[in-house]
Amino acid sequence: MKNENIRVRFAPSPTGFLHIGSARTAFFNWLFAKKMSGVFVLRIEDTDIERHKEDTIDLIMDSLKWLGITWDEGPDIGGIFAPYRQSLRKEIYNQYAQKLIAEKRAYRCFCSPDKLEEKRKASTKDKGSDFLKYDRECLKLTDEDIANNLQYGRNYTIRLLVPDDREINFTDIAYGKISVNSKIVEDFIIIRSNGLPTYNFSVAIDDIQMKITHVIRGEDHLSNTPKQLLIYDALNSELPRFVHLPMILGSDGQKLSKRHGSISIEAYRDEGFLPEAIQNYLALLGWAYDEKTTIFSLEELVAKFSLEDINKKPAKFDYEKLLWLNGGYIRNTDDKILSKLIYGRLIKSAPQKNTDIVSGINMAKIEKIIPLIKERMRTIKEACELISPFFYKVRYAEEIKNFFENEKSEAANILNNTITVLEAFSDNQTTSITFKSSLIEPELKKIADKLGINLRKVAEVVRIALWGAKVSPPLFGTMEILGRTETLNRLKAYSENF
RNA sequence: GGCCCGUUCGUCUAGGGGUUAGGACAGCAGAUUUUCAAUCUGCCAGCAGGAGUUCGAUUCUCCUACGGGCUACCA
Repeated sequence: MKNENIRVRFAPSPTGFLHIGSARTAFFNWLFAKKMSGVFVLRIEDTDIERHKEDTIDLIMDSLKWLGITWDEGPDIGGIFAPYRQSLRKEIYNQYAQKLIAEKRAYRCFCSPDKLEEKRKASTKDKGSDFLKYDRECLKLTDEDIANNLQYGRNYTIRLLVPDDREINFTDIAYGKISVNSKIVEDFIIIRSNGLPTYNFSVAIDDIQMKITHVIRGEDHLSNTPKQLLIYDALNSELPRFVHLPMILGSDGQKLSKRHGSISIEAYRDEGFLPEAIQNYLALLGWAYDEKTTIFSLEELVAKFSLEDINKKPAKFDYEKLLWLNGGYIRNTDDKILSKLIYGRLIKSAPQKNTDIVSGINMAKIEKIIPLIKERMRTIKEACELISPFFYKVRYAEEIKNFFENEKSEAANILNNTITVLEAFSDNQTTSITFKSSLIEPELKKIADKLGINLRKVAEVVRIALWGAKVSPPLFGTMEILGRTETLNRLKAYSENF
């Protein structure tokens, strides 16, 4: 049962992918809606026709869905306050604007952008580099002037008439009491000359009209809030509660951008992060439940989340911690699900024609591999890299070829012993000496004992030969899955180095 | 420039007039181990600076510094 008394919204502008910071904002809104059994609205703020990119709307919605964020009202599913795209709500904004003009709370401005630019320049010269605001030239226009201008079809914008000297006060749930004097805000434009509203106007109108009760958004909007408050006031509307979320910054404290690595939710999905891990990590950016809990299930998050616990300090994005969290979530994920994810990625990245394939990429095999690597993967991508030699021929890098340069005879001896022992195994699963890890291990241990060395040393030589790398999944299990034939092929191929 | 906001280990944070300032990630060391991980144990590390209030400030107030945001016919 939805509680209509709690309505929140996430209002992205469709200019690109879903940014990690926007995702956090969306998620906090969603968490709050879930906790309160409220309504979560998705609204597209596409009033800037220049920057707007149509296909990013689907991109954003896909990312949200992948993250587990669903909405009760939105552009795709409609709702009682449809439409949910601002570009389709032009009439609504204009009605409000006309009302404000009629009540002398707003006025038409016929100044062209060029003219405004001149004014700004002139003003800068006069008063140094001080703050400059619109000089209200068009406020002085008589009704006759306006009628004339209108008749000539001159372009105009609509500006809000801002009170000269008034304290604007509001309480932000995270930031506390905030107070700004209206004298520092100019008569800002609410309707552009193309008839579309500007952000501060459309956001206020929509939040009023859609009966939004809690505005949860990034801290970059904190400074815009007084302007919106002025609109609420001009319209005599009830205020929502405001909650601003601290910014998410890059590791150097600068605004999160491409050079900090991945910043789109899409990218994290492609790298093989699980949505649960992203949710958990995002929740920890600007919010904390208590002094020790860091791992939360979604249910716990919904239950424990509270706007009052949101903090104000900007948070730096810590990729390492995300990796750690993701590893934890992977270990708790069902093998079948992991198999599918790995399978999907492997297939996607597989070269079209590849003569190096030693084994078809199939689910059954991947499912067998999972237990070997589950504890050592932090992302699906990492897993794929680690297990790639199961499917592709080993390519020995120079450093690996010459790995035993200084101990050639010992390495050759180990390898030859191993080959001899393994050849005694049967490929036939029904005989007693099947090629199983539990049976392979003691045999290699015997070799180690015989040569008076550590099993570790034996494993090192065999691993390099078998995997072409210093690191591999557990050796014996790897050999079992690879099979006797392929295992021996690789060992023999490598022994030719000596 | 003006206005708004912020500042606890490298990072995310808990705390809050008297605490050995707590946890987690990372780092380091050890245990375990066929590698790498995982796991466990231990270690390292912090209240931006200066005044004031107070018996006592990391906590309250002010100033400074630093950081961020807004100041568009962007959102």
